[in-house]
Amino acid sequence: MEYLVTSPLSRKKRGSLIDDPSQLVTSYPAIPITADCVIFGFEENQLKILLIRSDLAQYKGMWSLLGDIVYANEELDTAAYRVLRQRTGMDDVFLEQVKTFGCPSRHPGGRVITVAYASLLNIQHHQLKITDNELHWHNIEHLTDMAFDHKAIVDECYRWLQKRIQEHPLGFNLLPEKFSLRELQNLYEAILGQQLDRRNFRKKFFAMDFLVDVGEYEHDVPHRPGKLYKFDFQKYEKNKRKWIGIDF
Amino acid sequence: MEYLVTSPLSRKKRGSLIDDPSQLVTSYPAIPITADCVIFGFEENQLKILLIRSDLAQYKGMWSLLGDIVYANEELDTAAYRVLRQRTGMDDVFLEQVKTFGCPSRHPGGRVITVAYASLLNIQHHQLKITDNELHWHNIEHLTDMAFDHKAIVDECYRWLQKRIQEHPLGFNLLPEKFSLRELQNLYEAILGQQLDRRNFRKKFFAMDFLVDVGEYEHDVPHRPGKLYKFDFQKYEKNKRKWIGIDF
DNA sequence: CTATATTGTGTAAAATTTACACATTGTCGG
DNA sequence: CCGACAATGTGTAAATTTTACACAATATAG
Repeated sequence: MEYLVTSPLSRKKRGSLIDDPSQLVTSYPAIPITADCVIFGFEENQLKILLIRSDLAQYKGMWSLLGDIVYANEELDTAAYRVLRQRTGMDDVFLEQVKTFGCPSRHPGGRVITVAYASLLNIQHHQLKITDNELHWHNIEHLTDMAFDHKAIVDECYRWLQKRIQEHPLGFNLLPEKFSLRELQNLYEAILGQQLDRRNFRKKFFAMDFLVDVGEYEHDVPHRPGKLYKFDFQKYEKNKRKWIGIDF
Repeated sequence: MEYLVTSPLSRKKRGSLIDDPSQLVTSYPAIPITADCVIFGFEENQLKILLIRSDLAQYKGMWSLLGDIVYANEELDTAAYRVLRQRTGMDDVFLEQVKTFGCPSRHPGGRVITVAYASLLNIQHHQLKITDNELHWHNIEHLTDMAFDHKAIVDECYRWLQKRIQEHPLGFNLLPEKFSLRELQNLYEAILGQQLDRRNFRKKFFAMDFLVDVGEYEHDVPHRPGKLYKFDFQKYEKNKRKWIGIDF
């Protein structure tokens, strides 16, 4: 079997057991790994992602995801979280692994594999550190000229978000603690890219029974102010099994 | 910013552009990457996965996923596909990346990151090469004593399959080309772990309109033989947009 | 105080999902 | 050959969910 000859994993006598696995592992070809974060935010009724200017001359002027190398003894999730914290100054941010991109030519400096993470945060709550490389929020609609394969990564994470938000109430991570139903609907419309019926939207979310009326109203709107709600995670956990998803 | 000091990605003058990215990449810590395959099959109305005995003395007697190192210039998908081909002798096998596992201590020989793939194949169509390390099909219910973090990987891929099979008609990859509706239902019941109503099941699949009656019947069953159908991929592609998923 | 904009609410029709029973057709055993 | 058995194949009524849709209430702006 070719496998047994060419693979370092099997460079051993057939049938025998390996006593020293570290010898094996050090013989493996190793590849640098990075964690790249697609950080979603929501502002002015638009879905945004946080980008920075690429610092490679080759990609001069192009936008890049926030990412960093995974340290030798660091968890993948930890590396992604570190990137987030460093750039946004925020803790307790929603973060989830989406997909790993490993095309050998994706990085011009040599092979680098990246594990893509998606993150959802409330733009109001964090302090942008725009001193470095023009860290900025970008509307997800008009992304172009991205460095590396970052456009493909963003696309993948955006599809992931569209799907994920219909199965779990993740959207609340993008909103302030207190929000009106209109804001919630705007969020869903922005993410899904479609208009939703207002009455049915409200009915659906009230039926899911994890919104609690905080007894306050919107301010500074040029019309009748709406009630404010917050997301009750405990209620959600309790009723979780009752619903599989949100359909629009 | 600590980031700028500690990260090799940023070990450069602030604001300047990097002309030679390969210098940068070679300075990164590198980690061996493997591709591990959770290969699903279906036989005797049970969902199975293909496992081999671990060849590490430390995991003596335990079962391990099929996997191999990712070569220096190899696509991740290609590496996974190579593992599949080598072990099953099959081409044209359904394969999809599921998740990357990167716990620093997951491999006793040192850090190895693995990209987990799920694969669906028709057990009848392939030739087991059981000469090596007792390659065998295992019922997914009774998995225990797995090497590394492979049990966690299997669990993740199993959940992935349960979800995925309700959104896309992947199940057909696990069946022979011609199958009865009873076999199809048995498959869904085995994967989802629940009983389904026979009449509603049939109704649902006929309504989706990608099954074609091949005009043949089952053989060697001790009762009235059922009609055989095949999955018409073209019909599926044509009507794809009409349905978002399969609900039970 | 009037015009305007948006909130808040209910219902009827349509579509989908569920629960459920019986005649048909083959095999098997005597 | 015949009866018992075991599964296939099929339709419908009830329940539930989804959709479409309109008007009164309440705040602001001028």
